[in-house]
Amino acid sequence: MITETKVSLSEQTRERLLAAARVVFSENGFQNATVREICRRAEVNIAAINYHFSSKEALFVATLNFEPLLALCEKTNQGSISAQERLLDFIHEFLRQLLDEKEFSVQCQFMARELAEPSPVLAKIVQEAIAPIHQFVANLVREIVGKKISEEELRRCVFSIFGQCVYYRHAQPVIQRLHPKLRYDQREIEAIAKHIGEFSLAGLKQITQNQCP
Amino acid sequence: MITETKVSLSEQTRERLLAAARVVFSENGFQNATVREICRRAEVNIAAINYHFSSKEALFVATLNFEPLLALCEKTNQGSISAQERLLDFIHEFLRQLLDEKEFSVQCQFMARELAEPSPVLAKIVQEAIAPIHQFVANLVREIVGKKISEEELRRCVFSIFGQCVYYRHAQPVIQRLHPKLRYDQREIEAIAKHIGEFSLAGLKQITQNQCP
DNA sequence: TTTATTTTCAAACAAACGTTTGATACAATC
DNA sequence: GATTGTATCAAACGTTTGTTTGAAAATAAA
Repeated sequence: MITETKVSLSEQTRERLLAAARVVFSENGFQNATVREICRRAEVNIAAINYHFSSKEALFVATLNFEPLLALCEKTNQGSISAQERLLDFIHEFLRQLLDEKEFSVQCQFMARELAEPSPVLAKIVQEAIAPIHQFVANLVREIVGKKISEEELRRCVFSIFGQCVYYRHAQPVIQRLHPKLRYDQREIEAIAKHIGEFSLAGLKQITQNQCP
Repeated sequence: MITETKVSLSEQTRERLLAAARVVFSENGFQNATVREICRRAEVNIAAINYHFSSKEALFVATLNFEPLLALCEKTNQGSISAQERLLDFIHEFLRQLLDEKEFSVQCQFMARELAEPSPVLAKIVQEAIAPIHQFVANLVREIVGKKISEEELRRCVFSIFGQCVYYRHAQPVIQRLHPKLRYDQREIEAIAKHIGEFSLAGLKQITQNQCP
């Protein structure tokens, strides 16, 4: 019988593997992360991954958790504030999940990596996480600009917003070399969110006016 | 004596290697590109890379050519049109180099890959190509917004512009799954350039006004 | 305690990678 | 034609990768 009050040793190694995998995957991406480094940081034997998860890919899938990201959409959707303010809130929270290193949501950083380097489970990630939040932002933008712009133009607006946000994570190796002193502390994240929010709202307004002169 | 009128066989394999390397590197990035595939597409022996270039990394360096990108900056700088129009021109040309598959400038696509996955020569790429065009756009933006915004805010404006552009290349694996029918033909590239240009000019205007109410 | 099951471990495995080797073919010079 | 330097080739090298193995240790069941 499995003891439920005390955590078994087997469960401990499972959890340690998951914790280490989250760190290593988010730091190096799926392909560059090695099972040896994950096991070393989890202080378990190399064979543990295949014993508990059957493969590196299955371990990767097990670390995926889109709940905080999807919860962010639902949370932002509630409340009776304007669509503009909801978009600003979303950008702020999205950037926090994407950039804050102390935050316990490394999931967003997975996504940013998977954008460029497609792993075997990219289809699952797109379907379960990226598509919903893209759709969510598309709905917000539609609410802001009205029905005057085409679907193609709407898509470009959504890309503009995500492009600005993701750049900070995605281009970090370059940004670090261009601006070595730049750190993503809470103050900086708020400043970035404020910038992207104002920048984008002005952009959306301009696009709306252009399409209907 | 080396024949200069006719291209020697040795030169032929060198050129074929370079051509194949450009394709394979831009499609797969430095790390994922294999010397075996490069040689297969160049129809040369596997040892040819190390014989003619001494290593895979040196071959990669040999394929780098930032001239079209830097020429773009100088070309855009000339002329007596306004800074706004010059920024629009730059965005359009940058996107053409970044997205047009028929274009002979795969260099920009290198850069987009290197942003996320740092290769051994990232420092060189940043120093010789990315830093100059970042500085170029920063100067343009400074010309547009005047001296009313801080250096930090200026940097964020530049990131917003590049972030929007690079997203189309960088997030392509995801975009392809989100919008399977989307193709980067000349019409689409022009539409994207028009969108990002108007979106960004409106954003810059808003940022300027906010900083000096 | 004895037996059965589960978990750990060092070692090895097969595959893929960039690179090197030594023989062979080619071209140029004498 | 003989000799020398260059270029090509199949094969193998040494690493690193994820994965598997079979015995040993630990835990649970009898």
